[in-house]
Amino acid sequence: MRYKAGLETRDRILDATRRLIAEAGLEGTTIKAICDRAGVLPGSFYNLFDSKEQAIVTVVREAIDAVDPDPEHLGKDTLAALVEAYIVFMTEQADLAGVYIAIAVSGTRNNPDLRGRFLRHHEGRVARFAAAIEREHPEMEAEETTRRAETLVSALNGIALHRVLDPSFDIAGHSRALLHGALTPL
Amino acid sequence: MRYKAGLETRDRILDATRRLIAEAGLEGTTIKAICDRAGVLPGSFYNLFDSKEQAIVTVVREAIDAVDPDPEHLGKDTLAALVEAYIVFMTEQADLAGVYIAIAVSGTRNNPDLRGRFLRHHEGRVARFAAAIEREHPEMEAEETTRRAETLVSALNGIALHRVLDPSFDIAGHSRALLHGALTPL
DNA sequence: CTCTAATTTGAGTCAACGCTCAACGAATCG
DNA sequence: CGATTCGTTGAGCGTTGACTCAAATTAGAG
Repeated sequence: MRYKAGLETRDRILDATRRLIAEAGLEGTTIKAICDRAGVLPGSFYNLFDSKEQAIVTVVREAIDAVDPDPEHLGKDTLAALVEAYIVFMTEQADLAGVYIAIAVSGTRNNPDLRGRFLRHHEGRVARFAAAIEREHPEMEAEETTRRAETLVSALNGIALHRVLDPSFDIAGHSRALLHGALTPL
Repeated sequence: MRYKAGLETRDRILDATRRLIAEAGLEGTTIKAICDRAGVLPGSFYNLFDSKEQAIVTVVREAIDAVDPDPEHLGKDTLAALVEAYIVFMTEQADLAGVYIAIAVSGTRNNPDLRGRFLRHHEGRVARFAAAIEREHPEMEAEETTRRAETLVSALNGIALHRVLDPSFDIAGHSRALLHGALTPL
């Protein structure tokens, strides 16, 4: 393989970026910090990426893609399965989950690109949750399913956010509690 | 009044800081930006504050204090009243609410002082919510009341967080939905 | 082994940050 | 009306951020 070294360096940089955003947030993610972790100097970074932004967006896209479970079930997943998938994402892909929360939170304020990306993703996610609710409660008004989906998705993000403050926070238990509450009749 | 001018300048600076954190987050809050808004030059800022940090902490303390409603009801507030108080805070003190979310989110990552402050506040808040639940459901185990309080408080923060992305988000409606779910029997 | 393309290097540029300070202007006192 | 205290000014310091590039190094192809 001709360009093996370069591709490996690229992977090391992306890996460093991922862990750094998860640990220190977007503001703590400087070129120097990324390069230190990746064992590389700034010059190498700029041989492989046009800008710091580009590396960050690459990692952010990974994170957003990883939140939504296999689209193979699209159109037939249950609400419980969607919540479980989020729990799995949060617990088993901790770095990507950290990236996800970091952008949900601070990345969208001053960065129109990230903001747009996240909002589009969020809308799709709410729609998927709403469709699952509708399947399980066909008697419910469409408007009401969307409302409940919005509440649930935002609340789940609140749970995930709290784990940044308290790493021992029981994401799974609290997420399931929200699921339970979300299906309560009026 | 001898020091009137100085105190007024101080207020203008704090006001600018408050609005700026709410709009641009902690990272967007630079000395220059604060001073521009306050109609003041950096020199004046540093006659009134030891550091940028000090102005920020002052505003953060305001925000944290404003979240919890009058301690006069402490020991007898209902869960519904606590949730309504949060709704009022979010809708009627938008700037302080913005500050609150900004620190809950990014301020606690790299700033041990803010982190400690926020965690202590959060614990007290959960305890107050748990006490309210216990009063309304005396049959419930203490552990369970705390769990439900944790779920509810974190979920409410998730709702508030989402308003940063979507200013038209119906905080009141979604918060009340969470309250409803939080009291559902197992 | 040689040559060349791929890769790494790190000193250096420029802008923006937090912060300082000596000098100037405006009140308030006896 | 001086004298003194309070307040503002803005150029400028040191540091750190993102980013550049000519030169050195490495490694695969012939």
